[in-house]
Order: sequence, then C-alpha cells, then structure tokens
Amino acid sequence: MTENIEFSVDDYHFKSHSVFENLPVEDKDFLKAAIIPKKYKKGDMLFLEGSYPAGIFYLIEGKVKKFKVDNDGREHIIYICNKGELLGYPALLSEETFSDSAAAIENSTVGFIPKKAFITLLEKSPVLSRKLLKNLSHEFAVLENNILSMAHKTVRERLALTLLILRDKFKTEGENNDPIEINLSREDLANILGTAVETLVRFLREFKDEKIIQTKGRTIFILNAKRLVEIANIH
Amino acid sequence: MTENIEFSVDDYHFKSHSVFENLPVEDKDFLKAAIIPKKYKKGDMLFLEGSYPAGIFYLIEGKVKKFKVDNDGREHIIYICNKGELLGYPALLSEETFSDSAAAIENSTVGFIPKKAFITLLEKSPVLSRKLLKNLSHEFAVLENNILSMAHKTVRERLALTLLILRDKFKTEGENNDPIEINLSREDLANILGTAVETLVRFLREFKDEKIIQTKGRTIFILNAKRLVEIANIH
DNA sequence: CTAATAAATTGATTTAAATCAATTTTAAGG
DNA sequence: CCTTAAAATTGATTTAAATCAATTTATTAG
Repeated sequence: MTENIEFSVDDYHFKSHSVFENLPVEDKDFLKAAIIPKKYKKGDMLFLEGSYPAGIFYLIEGKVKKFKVDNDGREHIIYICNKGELLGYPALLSEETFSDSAAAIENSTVGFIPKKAFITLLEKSPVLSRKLLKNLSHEFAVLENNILSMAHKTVRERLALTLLILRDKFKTEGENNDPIEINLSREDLANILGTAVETLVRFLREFKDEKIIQTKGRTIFILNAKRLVEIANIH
Repeated sequence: MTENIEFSVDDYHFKSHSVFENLPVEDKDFLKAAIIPKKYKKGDMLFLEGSYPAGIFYLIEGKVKKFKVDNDGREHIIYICNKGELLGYPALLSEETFSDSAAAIENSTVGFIPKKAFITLLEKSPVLSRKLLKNLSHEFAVLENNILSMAHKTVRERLALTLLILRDKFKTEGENNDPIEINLSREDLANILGTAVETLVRFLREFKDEKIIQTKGRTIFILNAKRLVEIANIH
C-alpha cells in the first residue's frame, strides 16, 4: 500500500510536462503537426554531450536518464525523465552544445521536434516563451537543491531522498495500492547518488534490515516512506 | 603578471550581464527609469531563501554571494556574482520563493527593479524574453557542471578549479599585469568548495609549498594558473 | 531449460576528508 | 599604537566512503 507522507518531490522535479500542457489550441496543433515520434530501446542514446541539437525531445512513453561523464570516465546521472517531460531544449535555447547526454533506461517512445519548428513556434507564442522561462527557472532551483545534496548530505541521506524521488517517478497511472516498484540497475542508482555500487548496496542492505525497503532481484519496494523522509533530513 | 592559460571560465559563469546588454534602446530606457540603486555594506543581505521576490537585482558594483543553508545550518555558496550580473530573477519567473539567499561580500551597489516594471518589460520585449531564455539555459549547464564537480572531484581538484574561476572574477578592469588578488574569507572559500575550513587551509598550504599560489594575510595570489588547470582535471 | 555472462552482494583494507583541539596570526576598534 | 576578538593555521584522531577482492545471484541468449 502506498503511504501518505510529509514530503513533496516538487523541489527535485523538473515538471517540464507543464510546458506543453495548457498551451493555446493553435500552438498545440502546430506542435502536433511538427512532432516526429520514434521508438528507443532500453540503452539507446537520444543525444550526446558536446554535440549541437537539431531539435528537442518530448518523452511520450518510458524513462530516460540525463547524465554527464567526468574526465575519469565515471557517469553521473543528473536527472531521470519521465513520461511527458521535455529534453534537450536548454541546449537549443542557449545556442550551445548539449551539456549532458541522454539515454533510454526503459523502452521508450520519444517525439522529436525539429529546431526550425520549435523556434518558429517560440517566436510566435508568448505563452510558450513564458512557460519555458517559468520552467527553466524552476529547474534552476532543482539543480541548486541537487548541488546542496551532493555537497553536504551523506550517501545514506542521499539514498533516502533519491528513493523518495524515484517512488514518485515509478508510481503507476492507476494509483492502485500495490507497492511501487523501483526498477533500476544498481549502477544507475549509484550514479544518481554519486557513490560506488558497493557503498550503495551496503546502505540498501541496512534499509532492508530495518524493514524500510524490500527487494526482489534488482527491484526495490518502499515499505516505510515516512522513515525515509526522516533519514533524508530535508526541511 | 597574469598568464595566458588553456582554460575558459564560460562553463562556470552565469554571464547574465549579457541579458541587459544589447537590448533595444527603448527597453534600456525603460529599465533606466525603473531601476532603484541602493548601497549594501559587506555582509548585508539582499534577499533570503524562502521569501517571495518583490523584484530583481542588478549588481552595479561589488560582489555578492548566492548561497543555501542546509538543515544542519551549514552554508553552501552556489555562486559569486560580479559587477553587471542579475540576481533573483529565476524566483520571479518561476513564481516561487527565492531558492537561495544573497549577501554582499564586498561593499556593493545594487539596482533594484520592481516586479511590476520587470514583468511589464518582459511582456512587451521579445528580445528580453529570448535573452533570459538563453541565459537561464546557459545557467542550467553551469549548475550541471557544479553538480559534477561536487559529486566526483576531490577537494584538491575543486580548489584548483575554484581558484581559476575566482581569478577571473577578481581580475581588475584595467587588465594591468599585477597578479590578481583573491580576497575572500577562508570560510567563504570553504563554503564554495563544500569542505571544512581546516581541509581548505591544508590544500592552500600544499599549493603554497608547490609555489602555485602565494598568500598575504587572507589574500591569495595565483602564481601558476597552468598548474591549477592540470590539477583541476577538466576537459 | 541451461549455460554463460553480467550484475549484485559481502568482506577486508585503504584513503580522503571531517572533526576535535590547540596555537598563532590578523584585523578592527578604542 | 595597542588590545582583543575573530580568523587562520597546524596537529592528532576519527569517520565516511572508495577501492580491491572474492563470491553469489540474476539475467539473457541459445
């Protein structure tokens, strides 16, 4: 059963699905005409850090990780995108190369909106422009929270917080009362936390021993979200 | 003498001075009429995380730190703003509370642009809108770089990188050949790195012993920026 | 279904950085 | 200029997490 807890993921969620929602009908129609859907298999890359965008991506179905790779080849996952979210638009708007890479972590359907169409729409739609400003500003706050997490929280605290965030991302449509299944490789989870897989596993074991979570294979079930809120030590 | 080195601070600089530069004359005039200058003494707060913005800030002269305070009361400095930069506009655009606090670290002159004036201008100026989108997108990439730094770099690496960034921020107008003076409390510097003051001091000592830097009181002079680029281990 | 391969887990050890404790230096005010 | 409080520095110790090494458990291709 999913619990009701005193925690909102808003401070850790990009919420870019709100950008395309509530657009004027003409803008929505324009987008519908321009969007090109494509399927990606688990593991497939959407775009690669350092290259220039040819358009932006709209995640129709599935999940995508946004990550950076450091000089020593280690991956760090900045964000997990869920259905309805936009990807790659900051690079297009800043006229810079992609600042991160994106890869599907589930089989996904992604809509591609070519640069020209997107810019055309942006130029004629003040609503879209305003929504993007609002969303980018929100994402700024989210990344700041991330920096604070990485700078000052212990791995145990970050794991608790991350499990709460993932709980939200992996919850299913129907809002049924089955426990939420978090299905992510240990490596990906460690790369979200910015820690070693072994360290991650040790804390998962601790949480299991304390009956906060339960696992079946790689899948994680959250049993005591309230306790995770306490451990995460967030205001 | 300041050296020429293979390192650009662009990936770590918000560059918001570009937002108000090159605006159409009418927009600039509108801003000039709306802006209210105010002096802040070293240590004075500009705004506080959690409160709603009444307007945005334009740093005319001086330096301001943007920081967050975690649950245990520890401060983390996200960014040092320099002359010409904008502050507080993401909160206004996202219609959320300030995601960070801001305080002067030098005696500063700050122009305040009331919310109403800023929103009015934004609504009538597509150029401003586009520039803000561009800048916010760039800042997104900067914060991602920050996250990667905090997640995977050692304190020694982060110190080297931070000194290079500060070298740029503290360089004086005239481009004279005097060595650049970085004047910041050890506590502030430690709070940029996300480390303890004692740890910071130990690495400063190491850099001094290797003749990479020199100090006089709290002031740091960079002697070998090329070596710092190597130590920072950036691509 | 089963082998082969990859992923996950556990244990032992090392390392980076925090913390605690004290001393020295610096800056600010009278 | 001197006093004093704050800031910076150094040293000793502890702690969190990484790394190295091995084993067990899943997953997937055939």
